[in-house]
Amino acid sequence: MRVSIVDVANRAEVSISTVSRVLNRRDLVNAKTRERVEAAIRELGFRPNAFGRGLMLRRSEVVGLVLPDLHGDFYSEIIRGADAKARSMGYNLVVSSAAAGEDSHSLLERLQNRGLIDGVAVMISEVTEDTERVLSGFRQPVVLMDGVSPGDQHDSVVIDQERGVQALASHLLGKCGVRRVIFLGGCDTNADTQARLAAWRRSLTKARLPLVDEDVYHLDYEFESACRLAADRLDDWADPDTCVVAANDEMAAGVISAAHAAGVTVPDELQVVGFDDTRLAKLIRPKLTTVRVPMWQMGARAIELLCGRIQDEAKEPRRVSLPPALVVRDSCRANGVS
Amino acid sequence: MRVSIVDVANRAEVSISTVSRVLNRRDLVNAKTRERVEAAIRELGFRPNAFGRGLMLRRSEVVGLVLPDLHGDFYSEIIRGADAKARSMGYNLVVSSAAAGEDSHSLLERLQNRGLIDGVAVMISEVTEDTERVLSGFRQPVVLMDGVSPGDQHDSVVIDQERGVQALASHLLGKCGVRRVIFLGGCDTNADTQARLAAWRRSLTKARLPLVDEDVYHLDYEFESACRLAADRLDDWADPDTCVVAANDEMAAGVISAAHAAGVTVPDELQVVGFDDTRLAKLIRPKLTTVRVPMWQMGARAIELLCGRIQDEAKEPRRVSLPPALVVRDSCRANGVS
DNA sequence: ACTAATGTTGAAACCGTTTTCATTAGCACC
DNA sequence: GGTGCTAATGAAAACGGTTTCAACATTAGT
Repeated sequence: MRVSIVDVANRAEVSISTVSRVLNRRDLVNAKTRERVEAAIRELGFRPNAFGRGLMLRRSEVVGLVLPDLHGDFYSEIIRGADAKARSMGYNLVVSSAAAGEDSHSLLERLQNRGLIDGVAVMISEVTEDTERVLSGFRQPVVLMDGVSPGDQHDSVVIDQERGVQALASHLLGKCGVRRVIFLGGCDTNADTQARLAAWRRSLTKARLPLVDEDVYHLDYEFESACRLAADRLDDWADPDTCVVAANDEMAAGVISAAHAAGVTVPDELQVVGFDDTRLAKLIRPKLTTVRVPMWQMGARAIELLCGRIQDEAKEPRRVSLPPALVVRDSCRANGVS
Repeated sequence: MRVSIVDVANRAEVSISTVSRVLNRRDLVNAKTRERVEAAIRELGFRPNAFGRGLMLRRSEVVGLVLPDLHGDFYSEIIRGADAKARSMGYNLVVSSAAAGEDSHSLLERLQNRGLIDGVAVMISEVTEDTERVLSGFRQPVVLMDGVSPGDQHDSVVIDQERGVQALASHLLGKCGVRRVIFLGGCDTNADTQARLAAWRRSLTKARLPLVDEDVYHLDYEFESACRLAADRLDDWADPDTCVVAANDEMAAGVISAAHAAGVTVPDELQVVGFDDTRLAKLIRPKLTTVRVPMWQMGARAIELLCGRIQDEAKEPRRVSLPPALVVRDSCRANGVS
């Protein structure tokens, strides 16, 4: 048998208004009355119903997080950050992935969920022409994470790719004596890949080592495909002054695995670096030199922005930029020519 | 300006009852009227409000998933399965972790969330005395996943640990010539660890190779601690007929890493197996022999049970048992004495 | 003692749906 | 032409809260 605010009111011999006030504006009710009401609430185990509440308040205290996928370290770390922050701000977090064969439009619509959700943080990694249309279809606050940033209409938290690549490039070119870079990206519609590739082109051109098209590969972020490609190209690549730059750690791990199988030692005969600093980077041998992307932070900041906007609709779009950090490990040479 | 069912009714020149019927029981309304209403809905961009709806229907079509943690492959795979199934059954999934320093009681209470959630699938890996109390505090359907199973009051989906361990044991003892097993578990309050250890004791006793207490270690499921322990004990362990049996893949990877650093080759001088078959198992060298736990399935089945129960309260508790599968790779010897 | 301000409470409106129940119209049947 | 059905619709009552507004009691100020 469900217990409603009426039951509490009866038991405490007050009106429902008073019960409601005890719940929301304690200071407005006399101390002795309040005690009676609180006792009744306790004894009956009353919990205010979210629907009745939401109907009046027009908010649910639930926020959504939409990711391209839920697979792997990368995303779980974002979820952790988002979850922690949401909780600390008194919200619940609904997570959903845009993958799973459903087109993102219907997913977002479904999530928007007739007002059940107060706002959404979205990460879209593939650039498509209707991204903007989908986003503008939202009636509630939206925060964009990383990837795409169509216009400046939304709050967003992005990774400062340029800075990460620069740190990596100056390390490789300066300390590791790298003279040739092989770039392994994801699909060429992927926003991260685009940003990183562009940043590499700039960095290398500045160092008078332009990245030639033959050394740019578009794969799929997977271990296996990087492994296969590397096995095939290793004869060409293997050189102490060459570095394979992968757009994520998994592909870097794939290259290292292929090199290992072919008897090419890393980093002495070929250098490799990754991107993201996932858990994997520390687990393979040699440990991976990579760039730490603050995923936890990204999730947390996105939710922070989102909840802020929910509470204060007026503010103009804010943009948070998160700096990645170079993590030097063992997959490229320590000091110049070894 | 929000558009409600009243606006639609006005525009279509019908009553709100009719609009509602078009939404829920199309067949009850005349074709011509229906068309008018549908046109109005389309033109106004009307979406039924979830609070009004939930208030009447007493359900939200949202289900919760509570995990001990969100970190790592293991959990993301469960989330994926749960999400996919929830979606296909017309539900939305709220994910939350019981970690993050909050005691699980208040989390579950909060998630139960005044009825905002129709039910919860819970995975509790640590056995504590108040587990049962917490679970019985629920007023809505609960499905238990893996780990703890207090009484038979709830639906549950478990991993058939016994079967997984048996498969592994018969492979190791039969094909790999293993004569001594070192067991690396998680914390000894962990339900999985308890189940696996007990299963190993039975399997080994049956083979007249009882597991001695000195060869049982309780760690924390982490790469690092397994790595440190192995580095310390490797002198004792290193033997072609010894196999380190870790309760998850990460610890197995830690042992392999330590062995590699100490110049002990796996599997020739020491055999190692993991458990779970996470992504990591394929990425390290040698590739890990392990037991595939159907995590995606577990998430999916749990949600399936949950939604089933939500729709049909009456049924008596069901228990689904998922069989793990042996995955033979390169971290133990292929055929008897090599 | 009269007035104004303040503190405390309850009645009732409202939020946006679904659903029950009554009403009306159209139709077949005798 | 009345009677009994069915189909189509609308009015109104929930559902469980919050909030406005008015009422009343109390206190302070003069």
